[in-house]
Amino acid sequence: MVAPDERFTRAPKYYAVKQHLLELIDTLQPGSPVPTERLLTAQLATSRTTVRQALAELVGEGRLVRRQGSGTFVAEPKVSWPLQMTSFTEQAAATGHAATTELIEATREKAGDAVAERLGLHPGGLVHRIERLRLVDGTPMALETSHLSAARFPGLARLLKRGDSLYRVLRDEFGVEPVTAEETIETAVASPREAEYLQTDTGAPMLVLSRHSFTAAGEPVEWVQSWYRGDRYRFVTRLSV
Amino acid sequence: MVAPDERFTRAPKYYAVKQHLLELIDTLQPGSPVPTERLLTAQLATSRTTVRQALAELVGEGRLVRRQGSGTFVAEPKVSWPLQMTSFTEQAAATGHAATTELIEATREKAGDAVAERLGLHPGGLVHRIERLRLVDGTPMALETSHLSAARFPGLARLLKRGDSLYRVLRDEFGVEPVTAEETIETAVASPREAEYLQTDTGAPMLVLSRHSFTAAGEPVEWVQSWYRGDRYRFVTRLSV
DNA sequence: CAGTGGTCTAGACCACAAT
DNA sequence: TTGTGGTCTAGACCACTGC
Repeated sequence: MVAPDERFTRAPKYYAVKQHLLELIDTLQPGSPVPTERLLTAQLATSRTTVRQALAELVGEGRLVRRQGSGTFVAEPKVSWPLQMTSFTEQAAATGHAATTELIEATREKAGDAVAERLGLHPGGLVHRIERLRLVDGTPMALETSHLSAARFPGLARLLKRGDSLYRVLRDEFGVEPVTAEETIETAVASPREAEYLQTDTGAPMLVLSRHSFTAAGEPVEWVQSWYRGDRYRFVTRLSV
Repeated sequence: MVAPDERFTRAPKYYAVKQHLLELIDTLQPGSPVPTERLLTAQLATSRTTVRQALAELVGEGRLVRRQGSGTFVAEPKVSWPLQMTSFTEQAAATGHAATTELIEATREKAGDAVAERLGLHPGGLVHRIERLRLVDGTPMALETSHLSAARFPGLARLLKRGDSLYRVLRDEFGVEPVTAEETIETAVASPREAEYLQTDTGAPMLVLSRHSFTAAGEPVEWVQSWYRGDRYRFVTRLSV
């Protein structure tokens, strides 16, 4: 059989399913289960594919979480994260949370053209590539990849081995302090690798924050890209004229 | 028949299709067509559903655009949009673009609890609710919903009828100038209504910018939520210590 | 009109969690 | 073992585009 297509209906059927679920979610507490996919299929007289399309959007919006083998549940509300020049560790502490960092990889490699330009290096110059997982209260928050000039910060990788704050190492060991930055924020989609580190699904919507930071003298220090789960975090910033 | 499941393959099949398409996209110019869904299905020995899952992610990432009845094409690169206190009109002019605004709706209504609190009103106080479509060089960029106190800005709706800049009306008619703002940025999913105004698809990833602006005296002026297509725009901001 | 993407169905097998 | 979500298939009809 095929879609009923009620002739003058504009909204696709999965959207009606989604609205039905939104009403249900509003009556439930975070953590409560919603009906199983097969039950919704029967209740709403549709196919499982259609139900899953509606569920997928609600998961993407951070309204539901799926747990394979277990069920689908109402999600916790989003968490706000400030955009400031202060370090990750200080930011978390300021809001009363315990920040930790796991070093995933610290290597030296040849800079691609884009990275070389951002760091003011010749194409092919060596850079540190540092990949870290940021956790708040033990749950993964962001996956960060930093690039810094290898010539300017010799031995940096070794100094970071114990999960020290990058900004602290830069200040204490190299006397460098980034004071301004240009940030770009965009949406993206989680790859399997990112999804695994952040405990979410391939294809989940992400917020990608790219920071290009500079010293007071205007010298580029770092170029870092941080991937946040878009269903769990939102960014907050202050503007003035 | 069912998925082959090559036993030790971790990545889902649609992800391999996606990678295949990414390589193809890198060899093509924006605007070039990619193979049709049915052709990809045959070429990659899979089902159309699987091909469409891969295409959907690439569309969400802003790498491809679909045109019903026509085909699927390589997308234009994303456009950067600065986060500043200047008005939309000035921002566009500064980057050499022609900004226009369509007034969709301007009504007075009772404020919900959240809006009343943000504007410093008693619950149920009257507010202007102004919905506008922002266009740059004729293409829709953002769908904006502004809330302002009706008591403080009498007759505002009438003054905006000709598409004047809201900030100009506030300054010239009421002597009010917002100088600071708190902004939050998050991801969301387009509803059919938003999708129609922004000429995209229901379910497309969006960037939602909420701005809460204040006068120099710290009085709240406006609370506005702007929906941008996440596949087409990214936000840029400057930070300093 | 033929061909494109858009939606939906019914059903299969898989991986994982709870019992 | 049972039931959950995860992935995939094959095929249907629809809406729209362009010849």
